[in-house]
Amino acid sequence: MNAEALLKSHGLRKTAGRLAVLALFAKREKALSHSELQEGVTENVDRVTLYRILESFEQNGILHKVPDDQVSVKYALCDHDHEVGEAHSDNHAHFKCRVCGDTICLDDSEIPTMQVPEGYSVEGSLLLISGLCSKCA
Amino acid sequence: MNAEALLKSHGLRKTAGRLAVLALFAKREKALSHSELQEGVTENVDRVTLYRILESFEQNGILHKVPDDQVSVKYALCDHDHEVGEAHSDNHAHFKCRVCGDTICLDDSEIPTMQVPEGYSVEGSLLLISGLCSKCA
DNA sequence: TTTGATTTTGCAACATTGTTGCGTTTTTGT
DNA sequence: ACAAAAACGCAACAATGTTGCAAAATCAAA
Ligand SMILES: [Mn+2]
Ligand SMILES: [Mn+2]
Ligand SMILES: [Zn+2]
Ligand SMILES: [Zn+2]
Repeated sequence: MNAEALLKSHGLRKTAGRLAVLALFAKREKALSHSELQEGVTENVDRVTLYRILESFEQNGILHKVPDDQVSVKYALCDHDHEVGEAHSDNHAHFKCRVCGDTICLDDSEIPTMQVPEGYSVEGSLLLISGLCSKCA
Repeated sequence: MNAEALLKSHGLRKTAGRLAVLALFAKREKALSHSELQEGVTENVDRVTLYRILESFEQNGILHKVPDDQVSVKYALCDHDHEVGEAHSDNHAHFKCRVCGDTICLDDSEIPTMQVPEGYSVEGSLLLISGLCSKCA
């Protein structure tokens, strides 16, 4: 399905910005950040417009957001001692309530090992479960 | 282990800001964001200083970062059709290379179901694996 | 208890990311 | 060609995080 038809099938108008975004996704075959798109796109697209293009694509299921690490806006006390220095991975999952926003450690959990492509190596993982806590249920 | 001893055991000096941060973590028993700490802490701590307190605590294994959702800095093309509207969860894991930063979808993967506390309900989950890609290995 | 090296702080300045409002332009079907 | 709807560009703002530097506080040794 080419870019034009894709837009039409979702009732989205054909604009230079949208075509440029789709073209870039077609060329680079990986997840792209807003800034990567901003730089990589041939057209001069306004920064805000680009956000809105991505928003419209997401609402129409053309693309989806991908979590990025180094994002951590929250902190929790470690429940055991750690070596000073290197990132003590704390290999457990976390739960965040959609309503109250509280985030707790699932200390007893263990993030399962996942299969990665040939030649890739795993150093860490991050599992965030979202839903309702007992208070907000 | 009380707050003073904790600081001393890591060679961190005892300051009003650090004690206030530890006190708040002791009172609220959950993960806290920088802004939550900023507001909740009794002492008047400079915003930058608070960042540095958290940094020092993290380096010493006193606390650890917790991933937060609504973070999505990247976007990927959906590999199948989605309904317009509600968050098509795309229940697969993602891999991000530590060196080149490339993020790919592990489309074939499925995020395992995790056990959550009594009364909690799961709506979605987010699994980000980090490591080295074959190009950067 | 004074001193002095070291750590920590506060402040200013800046960068990045994301959002909202609004007037203008572009797209598309008629 | 026309008009309604959609999309855009721009300005302004907010939140989050970073860096440099001078002043202040801490701590241990004298
Ligand atoms: Mn945790
Ligand atoms: Mn994906
Ligand atoms: Zn809740
Ligand atoms: Zn790589």
